[in-house]
Amino acid sequence: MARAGPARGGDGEKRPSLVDGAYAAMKRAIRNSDFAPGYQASEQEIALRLGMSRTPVHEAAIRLQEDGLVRVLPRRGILICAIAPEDMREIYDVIIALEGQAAERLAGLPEAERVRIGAALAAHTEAMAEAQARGDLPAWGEADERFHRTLIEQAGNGRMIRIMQTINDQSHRARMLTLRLRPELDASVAEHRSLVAAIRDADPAGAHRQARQHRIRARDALLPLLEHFGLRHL
Amino acid sequence: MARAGPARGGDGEKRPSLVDGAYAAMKRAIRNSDFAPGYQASEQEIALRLGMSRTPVHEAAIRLQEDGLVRVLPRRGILICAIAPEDMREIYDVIIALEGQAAERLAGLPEAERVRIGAALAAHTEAMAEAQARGDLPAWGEADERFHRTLIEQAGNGRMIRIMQTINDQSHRARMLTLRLRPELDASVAEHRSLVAAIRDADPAGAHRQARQHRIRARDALLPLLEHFGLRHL
DNA sequence: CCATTGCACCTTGCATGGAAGGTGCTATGT
DNA sequence: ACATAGCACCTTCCATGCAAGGTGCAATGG
Repeated sequence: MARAGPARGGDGEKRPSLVDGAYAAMKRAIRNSDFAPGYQASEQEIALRLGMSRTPVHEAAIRLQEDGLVRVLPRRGILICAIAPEDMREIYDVIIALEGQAAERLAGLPEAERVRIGAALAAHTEAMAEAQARGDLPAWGEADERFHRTLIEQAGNGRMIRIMQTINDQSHRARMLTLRLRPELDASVAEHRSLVAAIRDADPAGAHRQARQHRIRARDALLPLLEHFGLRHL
Repeated sequence: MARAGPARGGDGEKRPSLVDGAYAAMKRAIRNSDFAPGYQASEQEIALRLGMSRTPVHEAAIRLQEDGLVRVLPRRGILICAIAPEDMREIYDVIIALEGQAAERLAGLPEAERVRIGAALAAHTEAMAEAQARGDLPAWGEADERFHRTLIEQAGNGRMIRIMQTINDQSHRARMLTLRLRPELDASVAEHRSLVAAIRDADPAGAHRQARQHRIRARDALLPLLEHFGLRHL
């Protein structure tokens, strides 16, 4: 009765298909800017590069379009989407709303959960502080990303996780670029600590407010920079 | 230089493709429960019914899967997704967060905009009151839907609009079912009026709070009903 | 020199066929 | 009677072919 091969978790088992491979490869290429925004690729060319036929590439392109990463122009090809400051405003507003909600929910959990999650969040925050002390910007960015990912994932709302994943994919390139020109790293660490404290103290309203304020400040610091530097499309 | 044919708005022009047709038809069928949740359809069968080949149906199914309406089971077919109470909780939490944000933004607009939007929202609210007086539940539901759609659309965040559209599609069937068993219709009208007042008064914090409270109350009234009636999957 | 028109090429949309994987029935052995 | 193995059928996955639509260049006329 035992099924051959390693046991896979739950019913999320999924065998690799060419479509999945094409989707992952194209997504990665967009994240790394191997496909720069504005670049217009042909499905044939991508299929050739990935060693498969046009069909799985086409289907992956549909998924990427649904994710807002590309636009499939009929009879013309796949256009890699650019991000404008206006898009960043939209994205931040969604983040502000959802992370506020997630933080509030976390602060309303039973104590054992709050302690466990608070510890994880605090660890990521301290990693940020250390990276900052070393002047290691990439490490700071990764720890920050882990903090916010944990915040959302632990709230236990699959739809929220999915939405945040999507807009993170959309704004990843922009974040990489802007990481370099943000002078407000210590403010982030302090705000993270306040947020963790509110969660640990079972203060939902406070956690909600802290999470929102953190993201609102980041938005208000970042958007003027984008405008000022004239980054019309990233 | 004038382009032949009727002018189409912006660059959103799109000619009808079989894929779009299949997508719309399948979505409609799911909304009307022509495809009941749990039903497992074959692409071949749907293609036959729609008078096209399997390819466009398959690609439409990918889009529907991305929308969370179906699951494409490899080598087995298309499964129409059901909605469980847990899903409704997730959906409500997203709505609470996003509508709160949208209402806050609306209340921060210049006066002319606030007046215009407030009038539209008030009109929908009064339509609800009238429908309720007539005992016309479907009309009440439609006016309520228009109210909330206006709230989101006028906030001018395309991503937010898209997210709300997606989860509205997911929960449409559930709303139709539960419309009948909610005793709290007048509370909704009163809360809508308070929210409109806050927007008109340029009170962002108040609008945020009113919008959240409205949805929180609805959630807390609805979820126990779902559990109690044992509606495990809608 | 500039505008316009025709054309060659390139691209995707969609149909279809072969191949591989999954399901449930049936026959078989204990 | 029950468990198991084999098998026939059904399903999607992917490759490929054909046709239609779009783009840019080149030739032509003013």
